[in-house]
Amino acid sequence: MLTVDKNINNVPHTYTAVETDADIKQLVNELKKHTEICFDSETTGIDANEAELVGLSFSVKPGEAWYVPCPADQNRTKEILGLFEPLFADPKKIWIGQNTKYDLLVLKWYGIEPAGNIFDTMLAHYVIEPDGKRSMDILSEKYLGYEPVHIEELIGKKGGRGAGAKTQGSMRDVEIEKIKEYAGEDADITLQLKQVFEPMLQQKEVEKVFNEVENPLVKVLVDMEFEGIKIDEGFLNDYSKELEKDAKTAEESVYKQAGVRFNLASPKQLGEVLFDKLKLDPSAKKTKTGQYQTGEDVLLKLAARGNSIVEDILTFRELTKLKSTYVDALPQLINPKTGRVHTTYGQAVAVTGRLASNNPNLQNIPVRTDRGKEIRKAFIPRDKNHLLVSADYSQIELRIVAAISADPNMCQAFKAGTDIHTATAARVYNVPEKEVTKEMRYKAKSVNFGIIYGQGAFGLADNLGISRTEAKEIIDNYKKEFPGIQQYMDNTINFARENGYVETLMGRKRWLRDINSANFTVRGFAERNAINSPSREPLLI
DNA sequence: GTATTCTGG
DNA sequence: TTCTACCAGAATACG
Repeated sequence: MLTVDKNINNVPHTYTAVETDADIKQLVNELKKHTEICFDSETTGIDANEAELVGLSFSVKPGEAWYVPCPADQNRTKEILGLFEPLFADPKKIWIGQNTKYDLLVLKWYGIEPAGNIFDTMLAHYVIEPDGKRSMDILSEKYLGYEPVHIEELIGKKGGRGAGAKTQGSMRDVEIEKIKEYAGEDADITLQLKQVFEPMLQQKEVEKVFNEVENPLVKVLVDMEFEGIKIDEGFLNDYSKELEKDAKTAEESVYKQAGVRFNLASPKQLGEVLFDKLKLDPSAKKTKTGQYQTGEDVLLKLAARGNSIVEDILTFRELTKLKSTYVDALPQLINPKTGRVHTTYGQAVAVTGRLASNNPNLQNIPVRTDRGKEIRKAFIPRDKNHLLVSADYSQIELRIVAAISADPNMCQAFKAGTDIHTATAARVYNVPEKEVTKEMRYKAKSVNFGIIYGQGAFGLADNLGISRTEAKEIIDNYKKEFPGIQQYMDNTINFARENGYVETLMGRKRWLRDINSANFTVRGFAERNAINSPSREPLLI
C-alpha cells in the first residue's frame, strides 16, 4: 500500500522551501541524479497564457518534495529559472506531472522548454479510464486513499455572482509556509499516482497509445496554444452591426406575423406562440419538461408546409447565434499581451480520444452557411509575409471503416478515387455511377454517415423525410452491397460483449459497461458506441 | 444548475 | 416492444 504523508499512515513527510541561490543550486545537483522528476507549478491564475509563476515544486521520492518560490519580481524569477537550465536542457530527463500541458505552457512564456520526455498522470488515467473524472483531488482519493489540501483553504472560493461576493484570492498572497505544504503535496501525490498508473497501463495494454500518441502530443499542443492566431477585430465589429440589424428585421417580422411581441430568444415562449396561439401543428411534440420542441428540424418541417413566419424565426436564430457565440465573443478573447487568440485544447476530455477546444472553441467555427462562413475571414495571417494554409483529411472516418472492415466494394471505391457517396448510391440503387442523381447521392451520403453512428431505419427515415419502408430498403441494399461493413459491425459488437471494450487502431480502448444490459435502450446506446468509437482514430504513419 | 438550441467533426 | 445517430463547447432562458 502506497502512503502519502501525515494524514494517511502517519508516515513522516518533508516538504522543504528552497529560496537562496546556494540552496537552489544544491537542489538542482540533487535532481541531476534522477532521471524521473515530478514537477508542478503554482501560478496567479488558471489561464496559462495570462498566469504569472508563483512557485515550482519537485519530488523524486514519495513523502519528499521541494518548493521553490518565484517572486513577483519577474527578473528575479527568470534568474531562478536560469538555475534550473541544466535540468531542462537534459533530453534524458522524464518530467512527470498532472496536466503537464499547463505547466509547460507557463514555462514557455518564460522561455523555458524542457528537452526531456513527458509522463502525464492525467493522460495516463485518460487512457486507463477515458470516461472517468480525473482532477488531482479525485485521483488522489481514489488511488491513494488520501484527501489533499483544498486550494480554497489557501485562496478562498471562486467569486460568486452579485454584490458582496468574495473574489478568489491570488496564490501570490499566500504565505510560504502554507503554499509549501500545498505545492509540495501536489508534486508528492503526482509522483505516487505515476507509480500506481504505470503498472495499470501495462495491465490494460494501453501503453502504446499513451507513449506514442498522448505524451508526445503534449509539447505539440503547447506550441499550438502558445502560438495562437490573429483575429481581425475591425472586421468582426463591422459584421456584428450588420448581423444586429438583420436579426432585428427578422425579429420584428416575426412579431408582426404573430400579432404579439414576446422574447423570441425563449424557446418556451416561442413554442407557446407557434402551437397554442397560431396552432401551426396540432400534434406538436413536447420535451420531457413539458414545453414545445422548437429545434431547427421541427421548424424546417413547419417551413416546408408554407409557414412564412418560420423562415424569419430561423433567420433570427442563425444570426443571433453567429453574433453572440462568435462575432462578439472572439474579440473579447484576444490576449492583450500577444494581440492574438489562444485556445486551450482539452487532451483528456472526449471519451473517444479526440481533442476538445475551449476559450474559444476553435473546432466549431461556422462553415455550412454563407453568413456563417463569413466569420472565417476574421482569422488572418500575422502579417503580409505569412499566409494561412489549410489541410484536411477527406472522408477519414469512412476510410477507416473501409480499412478496418476490409470490405472489398468500399475499399475498391476509395482506391478508384471516385466520390464515395456517388459510388455508394450507384451500388445501393443498382445504377451506373453516371446515372446517380443528386437525390440518390444525398440519400447515400446520409446512409454512409448513419452507418458510422449505428443509425437504424427510423433515424434514416426521419433524417431524410422518407418512409420507414423506403429507409429500410436502402439500408438492406447497403448491407447487401457492402457485406464487409455489416460483418464488421456484427464482429465489433460481439467483441465488445465478450471483452467489455472496443479499441482503435492505435490501441485506445473504450470500456462499455452496458454492452450486455438487459435493457434494450441502454444496450442499444452501448452498441452504437461500440460501432462508432473505433472509426474515430486514424492509424498514424 | 438544468434544459434547450446550435455550431463543428 | 422500444425509441430511435456518435462526440464535443457555448449562449440563453428560467427556476
